[in-house]
Amino acid sequence: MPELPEVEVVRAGLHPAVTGAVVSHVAILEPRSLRRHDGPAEDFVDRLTGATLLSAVRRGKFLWFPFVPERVAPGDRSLALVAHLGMSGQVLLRDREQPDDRLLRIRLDLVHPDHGDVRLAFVDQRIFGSMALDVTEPTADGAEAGFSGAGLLGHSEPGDPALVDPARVDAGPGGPGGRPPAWALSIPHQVAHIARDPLDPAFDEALFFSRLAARRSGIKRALLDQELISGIGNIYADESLWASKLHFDQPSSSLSRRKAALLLVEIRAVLLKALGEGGTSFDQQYVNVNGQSGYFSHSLNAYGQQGRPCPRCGTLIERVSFMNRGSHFCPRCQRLRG
DNA sequence: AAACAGCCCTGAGTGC
DNA sequence: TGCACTCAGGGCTGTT
Repeated sequence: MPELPEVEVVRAGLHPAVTGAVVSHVAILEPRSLRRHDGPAEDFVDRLTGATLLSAVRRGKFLWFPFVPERVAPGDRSLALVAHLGMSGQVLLRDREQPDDRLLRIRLDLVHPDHGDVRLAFVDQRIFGSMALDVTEPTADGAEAGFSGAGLLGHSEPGDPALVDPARVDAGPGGPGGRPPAWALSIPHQVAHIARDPLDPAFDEALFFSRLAARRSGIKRALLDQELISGIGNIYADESLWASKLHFDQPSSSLSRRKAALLLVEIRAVLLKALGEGGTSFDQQYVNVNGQSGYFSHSLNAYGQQGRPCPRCGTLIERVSFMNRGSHFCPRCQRLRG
């Protein structure tokens, strides 16, 4: 269930290892993990082998690595390696000497000028995740396509309260006042339709509120729509709605502007807190690039808490099926209104 | 255009 | 011990 905080932890962990690294070898152990790649596995291998990775970038739950191929012809379009973790995907940093992980699907061997050899292992139990090569295009609003550089985690340690201070957000690839490189202003074609996430400095709040007001469907459905607001999955939708005292099926259009603004504040707070705790792990489904679990599962108020007392009022949390997913909520705090 | 059902996918967990 | 069954849900496609 990697959502924004989990994907950001992975991205931040990969960034120093991949930036400036050259891909020396690519192995596809499971072709279905290339479902989003437009072309055969051989094409993926050929174009990526010898390439130099420029950065690790994230928007919502999508991760990508802009790269320069080994051979570049004039007029070639810029490319990126796109990764989505789906439900159970992991990207792990391994030594080449280590035996393969059991559910390894794709393996990239990298040579880094400073860090030496490193192996990037794409592990995915359910094969809902994928990797692909894709052309990039300029962002529609001209702003940076997503988070790169040190990003949200900055130089802090997990648990550092400074993590929840947006003023500490890293200035990005160009540095303070610097002009971002071309790759930072470009987004892979298959990610271009994804909305900016709520931690993105270029997130358009006014657009979010107006689109929310135009929808008659339930608020949870809206929060899970990655074309409206990205990065939120089932866990953080339930947590944000609990924090906002909103019922999952409350029509989006029924929210006042003030209530919608409060919801956005809670969404950001939940995401930042989870980020500071290294993400949400239940078992081995989500781990960082070193295989370590996050701690946010200890901070959950609603998700997976059915049968336990609501931390706010003591009423037992309920779980119902909604949109083919579990929805967890407090029947007293989160009443359907209007 | 928006809403929504259906599909993909398999290891872990459970009950017998 | 082993078998059948259930569960988890993000993103995309197609239909209404």
